[in-house]
Amino acid sequence: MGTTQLESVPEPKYWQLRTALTEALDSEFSVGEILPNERDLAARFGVARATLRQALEQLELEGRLQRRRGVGTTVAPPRVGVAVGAEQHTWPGAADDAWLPTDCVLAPPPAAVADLLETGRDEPVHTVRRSRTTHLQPVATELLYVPRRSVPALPAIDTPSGTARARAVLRELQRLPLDGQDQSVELGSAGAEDARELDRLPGAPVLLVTTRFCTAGRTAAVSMATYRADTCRLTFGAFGGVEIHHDPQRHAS
Amino acid sequence: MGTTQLESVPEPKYWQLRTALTEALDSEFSVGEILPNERDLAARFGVARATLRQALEQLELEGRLQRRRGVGTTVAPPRVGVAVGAEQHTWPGAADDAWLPTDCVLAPPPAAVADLLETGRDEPVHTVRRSRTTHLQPVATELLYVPRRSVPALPAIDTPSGTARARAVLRELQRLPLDGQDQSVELGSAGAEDARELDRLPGAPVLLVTTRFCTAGRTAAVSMATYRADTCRLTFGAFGGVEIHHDPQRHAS
DNA sequence: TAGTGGTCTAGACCACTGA
DNA sequence: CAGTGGTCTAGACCACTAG
Repeated sequence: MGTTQLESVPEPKYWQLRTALTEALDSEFSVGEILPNERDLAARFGVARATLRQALEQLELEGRLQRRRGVGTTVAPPRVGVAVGAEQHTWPGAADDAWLPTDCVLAPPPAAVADLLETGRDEPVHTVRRSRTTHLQPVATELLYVPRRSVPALPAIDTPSGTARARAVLRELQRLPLDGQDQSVELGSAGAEDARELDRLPGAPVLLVTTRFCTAGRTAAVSMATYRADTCRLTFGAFGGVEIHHDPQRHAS
Repeated sequence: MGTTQLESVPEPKYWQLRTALTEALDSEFSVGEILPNERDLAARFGVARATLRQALEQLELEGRLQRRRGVGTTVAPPRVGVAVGAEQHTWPGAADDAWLPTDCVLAPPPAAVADLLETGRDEPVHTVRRSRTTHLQPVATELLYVPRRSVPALPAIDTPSGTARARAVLRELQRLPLDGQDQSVELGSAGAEDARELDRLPGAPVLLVTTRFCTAGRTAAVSMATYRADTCRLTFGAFGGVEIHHDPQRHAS
């Protein structure tokens, strides 16, 4: 026949379910609406609850659904675009940036960061914690590692830890010339701490953004930011706030 | 006591498992090594296979493990850095780029792309398919949408579809001045088609990179690329080939 | 053909939310 | 408190790979 060839390897049920639900979401539901509960949905589709959940997990990963324990499953709004790499590079903590510093300690960074900073593996560096929210929702947490040499004016241990010290480190950073920056993005999963701050469960998928700030040919600071993968679309360049509405799952059929 | 407070909400088993396995991977296994099979591992840890699999899925997501049906579970090499956004923007198809054009058709793009291109929703555009490999492994597939106005010299339908036409479109693109580009990255899941090309199962996590190429204030082309999230670290700027070895799961304990 | 990971089931219990 | 999603189990069968 002219139709598609007989599937010798039929698609798994959870995948068919995902497709069916995607179409239902596109046509019959609007943002914020509450779906029937998992047990009902499973019964309606004639599958086990675990199978249905596999499909829901996919859709949550794709940012189509939002599930909250004790509440229910709702249709998620389109992902928000969050700017992570501008055409014009700036130091973290610049006047207009979207981050809120919450804490700062002086401690040895992870080995990988120490290598990037070219500091000794046990050498303590300023570690600034920041968080970022959009539309009242937490979208990212960050650890910013600043070696002592980048902020020489800062007294070593006199300033108390905490928000005040975080601000002081960021303020000192602005004095340095910024030669350039480079970034990398990869998929990770939220640890217990980040998960709590991002209002997710441990293991939730996150986008890990590593930024290296360079001055005078050396790495002056390293930022490791953790963005909620379900709700965020990271933008680089002028894209900025532009809304794109495309299905993050391509070639559905 | 001075220790951590009693966990009124103990961590889930799969999470403890993940931690235990992570440590084992760090200390007792080397890249490429084969792990015991799932049934044995589950028995060894005294959990159901499904629970163990939940932990393995996490680790695969984080790029620590590689699982292949009929073969087994092996320790994955560190993620490869793939450059997706250079400091100096270039058109796709530039002499040195990492992509291999495979096909080209003239067809109406998805609505979202049509909006970006400012073409009518039913207006056909050149749609170039390309794929990208690193170290002999497929890492990404791409659909590049080029409106007719961007490559006016190209005969509309005379050139046959296929690789030759793809190359012709790319060649014509180079003639345009490139004013700038912007990109966005988000998490998605591989459709059946992409999954096959990327050698993954349907639903596998992918990083969706949307690039808009601008010339004369308009969008001259749009690229939608799908990268394997398990094996890739996307790099922007000079990071390029630099290897970073950090745990994509932060704050483990 | 033996052994692997992938899918699916039917059930249980738990943690959390909100009325 | 009832109802939700989150975790976990013990089992079955399937699809795939390699010897």
